[in-house]
Formats: sequence, C-alpha cells, structure tokens
Amino acid sequence: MAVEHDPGTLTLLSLLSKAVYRRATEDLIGISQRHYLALHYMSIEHGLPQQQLSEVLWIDANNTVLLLNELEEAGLVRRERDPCDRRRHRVFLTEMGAERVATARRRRETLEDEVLAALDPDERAELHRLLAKALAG
Amino acid sequence: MAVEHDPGTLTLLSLLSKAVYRRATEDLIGISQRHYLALHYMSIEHGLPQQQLSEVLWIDANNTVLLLNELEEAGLVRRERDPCDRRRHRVFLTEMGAERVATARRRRETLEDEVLAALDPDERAELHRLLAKALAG
DNA sequence: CAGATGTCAGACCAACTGATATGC
DNA sequence: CGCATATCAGTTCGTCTGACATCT
Repeated sequence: MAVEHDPGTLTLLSLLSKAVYRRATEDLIGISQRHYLALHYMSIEHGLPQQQLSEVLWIDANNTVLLLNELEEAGLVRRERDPCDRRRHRVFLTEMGAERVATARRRRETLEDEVLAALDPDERAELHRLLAKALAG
Repeated sequence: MAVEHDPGTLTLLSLLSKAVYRRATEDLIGISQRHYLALHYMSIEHGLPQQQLSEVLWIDANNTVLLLNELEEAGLVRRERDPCDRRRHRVFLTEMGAERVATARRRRETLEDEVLAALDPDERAELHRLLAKALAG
C-alpha cells in the first residue's frame, strides 16, 4: 500500500529542516543557527519582551535567558527594562548585532539556492508562501 | 526595506519544523521523533546498511549506532550481518517495530491537521510535493 | 597494507527541572 | 496575597571526538 508508507508532510519537513541545520554551520554562516533565528526575529520586531521571543522561537523561557546571555555577552543584543512594567525586559539588536544578522542572512540565501536547487523560482516562491501561511495560522 | 527583513524560506522551514518537533512529544505520538524518523525510513526501505541510514537521516555514523542500540533493545529493529560483505549490518523492522511506526504515523497525521490548519487540501498537497521534490534533489 | 564499516567511552552542548528573586 | 516575568544551578539528553575492532 503506497499510501500507508507515504512520508507525511511533517516528516518531509523535519528531514529537510535537518538537512538545512547540518549545512548551516557556524563556519559557513558566521553564527550558529540557534543564534541566527533569535537575531533574525529581533531584526523584524524591535523591543520584544523575552517571553514573546520564547513563543515565536518555540524555546522555553529558561532557555531564552541562556540564549540572550550568550548574545548579550557577545555584544549583539541589549536588554532594557520596560518602564511600564518593570518585570519585563525588552530586547534590542545592537549595531553590531544588526550587521551580523545581515551578513548571516546573505549567506543563508546562498545556502538556500543549494538546498532548494531542485525547485524552480515559481516553486520556491510558492513554498515560501505556504510555509509562511502555515506558520501564521 | 521589506525585502531585507524577509524571512528566508530556510528560516520559515526551521521555525515550522521546530513547532512540529515541540508538539510531536512521545506522550502524543507514542515514540520520540528521533526514533520515529529512523523507523519510518526502515519501513520504506528494508535491510538498509547503517551507513545509508545515517545519510538519509542526516545523523552521523556514530550516532546511528547509539540510536539503533536503543531501538534494538526495545525490540523494534533487528541487525543482521550482510553475508556478502561481513563488515556491514543490515537493519530490519521487527513485527513490533512495524506496528509501532504504523501507530505513530496515524497519530502524526492528526498532528499534521493541526499544524497545517491554515492550509486548504490543495495547498497541503502542493507543500508535500514541493518538500519531496526539494529533498530528492 | 589501506580503506570501509561499525562500535564504544568520554567530552561537550543544549535543553529541561525546580528553586529563587522581583514587580504587578 | 496570587500571578507574571526573568534568572540561575543542577540534571539530563543528544551529539560529537577520537580510539578501536573487524572485515574486504
């Protein structure tokens, strides 16, 4: 039965993602994927509270602290107390963090060309659209 | 500039994959995703040498040994020396392994409905096609 | 012998658990 | 007070490194 052995979409997704992860080394991109995903998000949304960052990155709040400690120590992000609610820390990219993420983003585009080599431009655009829609949903 | 901050397809892929990973707990699926991906592949290709399994799963050969030790101890897979090349071990699902992976596959379909809720059936089929094509390439 | 395959012990990294501090 | 936010120490899990055994 072909259907019974069909790899589900989730399985394809996990395997392709792993293929990406294994290729997106710090040597190649200039930063770990773990750090990149966090910095990338901060480059879109400035001044996010840490908890929100946890949610979009699907890492738990404790880990977020550790992750931000590393990034702050490297001078790539800055924490600021929210004056309206002093329990909160809002996180911002530093100048250096912005540069680093921009470089990494360019390098990841090159990697994308390799990983998605089998897809033509229309297909790549469609894949991008579908993934974005699923994530937003 | 919108383009500069556009999340690349690779980034969307990683985030969605992480969302899947965090939901596909052993409690829900009956087996860890790590074990599932391996068993799934063995259910498609019977009698794979370990090294080949390493490649398709993007885990290194050392890890494959550890992974198979766990699965063998749980009675889900069986190693057999290849009589043609006695360096090789070929791996097979046991009856129990086949049952376990079938159950997990059904549960992952339910999860797929949740994760891809924002996509209509045509879009899901297209996503499946594009991911499979990219992986094969 | 060199090269391929598989195995394992120990180090390393990243994630989770539970406890704590602070502010609402 | 209870709840939310953030932090950290300690543990656990998964992965990687390097050494080793076996077979072609």
